[in-house]
Amino acid sequence: MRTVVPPSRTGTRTTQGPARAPAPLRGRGASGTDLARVPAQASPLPTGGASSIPLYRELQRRLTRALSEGAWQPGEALPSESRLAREHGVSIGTVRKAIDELVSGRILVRQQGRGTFVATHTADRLLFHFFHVVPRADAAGRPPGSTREMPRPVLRSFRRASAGATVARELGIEAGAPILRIDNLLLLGGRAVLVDEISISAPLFPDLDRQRFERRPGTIYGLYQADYGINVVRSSERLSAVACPASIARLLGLRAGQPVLNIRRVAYTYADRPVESRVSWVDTREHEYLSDLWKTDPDHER
Amino acid sequence: MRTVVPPSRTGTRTTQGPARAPAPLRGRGASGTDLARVPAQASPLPTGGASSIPLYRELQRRLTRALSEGAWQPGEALPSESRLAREHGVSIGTVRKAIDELVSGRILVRQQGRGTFVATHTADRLLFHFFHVVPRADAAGRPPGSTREMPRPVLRSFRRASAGATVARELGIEAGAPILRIDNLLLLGGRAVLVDEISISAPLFPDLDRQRFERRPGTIYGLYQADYGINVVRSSERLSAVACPASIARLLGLRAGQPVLNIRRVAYTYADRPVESRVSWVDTREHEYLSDLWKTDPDHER
DNA sequence: TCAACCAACTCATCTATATGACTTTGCCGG
DNA sequence: CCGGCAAAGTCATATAGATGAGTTGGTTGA
Repeated sequence: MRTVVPPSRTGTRTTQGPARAPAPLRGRGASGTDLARVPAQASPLPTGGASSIPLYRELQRRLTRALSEGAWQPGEALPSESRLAREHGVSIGTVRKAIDELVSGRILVRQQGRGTFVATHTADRLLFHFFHVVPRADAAGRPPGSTREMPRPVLRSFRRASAGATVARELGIEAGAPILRIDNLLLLGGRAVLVDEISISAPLFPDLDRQRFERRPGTIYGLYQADYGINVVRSSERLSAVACPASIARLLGLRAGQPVLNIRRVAYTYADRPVESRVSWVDTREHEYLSDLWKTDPDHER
Repeated sequence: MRTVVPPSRTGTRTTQGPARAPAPLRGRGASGTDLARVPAQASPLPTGGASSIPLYRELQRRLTRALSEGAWQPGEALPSESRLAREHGVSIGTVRKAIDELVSGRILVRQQGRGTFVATHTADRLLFHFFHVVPRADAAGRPPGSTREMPRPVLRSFRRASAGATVARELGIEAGAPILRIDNLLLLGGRAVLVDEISISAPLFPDLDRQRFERRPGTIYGLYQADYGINVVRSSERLSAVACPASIARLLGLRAGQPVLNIRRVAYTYADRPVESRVSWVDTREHEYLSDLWKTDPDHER
């Protein structure tokens, strides 16, 4: 299966859009005779001492900002590299370098012959970059490279609440601010293995209710992305082993006090803005948490 | 503090070493015109379906192989980019691209104006890339960006043993094969927080004994690297919550049966060859395991 | 209708070159 | 002896172009 996504018929964005013509980073680069113009602005002198951040990084910043403003929909193609180069007054090599890091950060996806797309939250991406619970390696008769299983969610509760101190700190909001609180039970192999307690800032997700949440076609992050333009690009997780509370134990088929893996995850969008705080409880009798830091990275493309 | 390392006076490797002159990847590059040619060797026809792997990847393979053969010592500088380009018959851009991934994989370290060095296992690198236990975020009065603390190891046992089934599988050796088994207690803030049970294949570490192990100047991976030329470049960890065995509980000041975080780590060198299998037991009452996947990555350089 | 082909477009690889920033070294003059 | 300075070496940034590979859509011809 491929993570990639059809360009969704971008259509004729090609020559239109004269309104949002980016100012060039350098004062007119190529042989483009009389295109654009866009004279004023830009062009900090190259030898400039203080402010000399690299062009590719400035372009990266612009692209990230445009992404965070929803300039391109998830799955949609960005302008071609040559077009970006022309529009921003830099060479293609600089554009590629700017995009490189966004691609390695899974924010964009390149496809030879097709274009560069805004990454979408597909099942693949969830499984490999945000969901780290896998069957135990020492379980009986398991081929090492066995495919991961997509968890099946069972919604247990969806309600409005106010942020406690910890969640407020993690979400960067005031304590007591309105949040949505979603409790999920996750099934793997038909068995309840994981309890998720999700907290998100309510104002960020207007009109999100239980129905809409349950009817989402894909993953939760897919919902954030598709319906609210909020693209989760990174997460940070803190794990500890704790005695299982009774309420959780009941759901997981454990006895209260038995060890469970407790995970506090904060999910971030662009510019490290927090989006979601999630507490997970994992029954690690038959599953475990896999932290496989950069398998040199190139493999994930295949 | 800087991860980086002095070039250790590489001296006059510059013009010598005629023996190990690499074969060019392309038959002499130079100024277009009559390049083509590419007499013997190489030159799978460009349109050739099967064998066309990119030059930069082939060069990367060569560099990785040279590294694994100890062509350059840890902390030592590789030949300059222009020299590598000349020697392998490719352009500098291709050399840079080949090195880029090795740098992002923390295998090499670039320093502007100085050179490209083989990464060494310093305290920094341990702390940020291999040791993931940190004080709890919700602990009292802790600034979010507080510096991590280097664990202080206390050796509890060093002995020869034979590999059990699990360790054998993880190390890619026969069950029953000779291993070294090292038990460490790790102190953070003066308190015992972590127990490490290390298993390594004995033949890989000839003459390693308790004295030599205890006298190592730096980290354990630094010892592997400096004394045995084995460079740990990646690790994979599997976590679960378990009831603490009595023997471990005694060391950590827990009661038997209380929850502890159990970590199985396999550390790998080049080409994904396993080097070490380690089981850790973590007291997560005041610490936790931090999994902070790619903070977009560029930051670690600063 | 359909298959084959082709043109146009995309990203991928590679070369060649220029300039700047940074470090090290050694010279030179005080 | 020491401080300043210039030279040479290194990686970092940026440009311009050529060629290749993969995709898409339309034309062409049976």
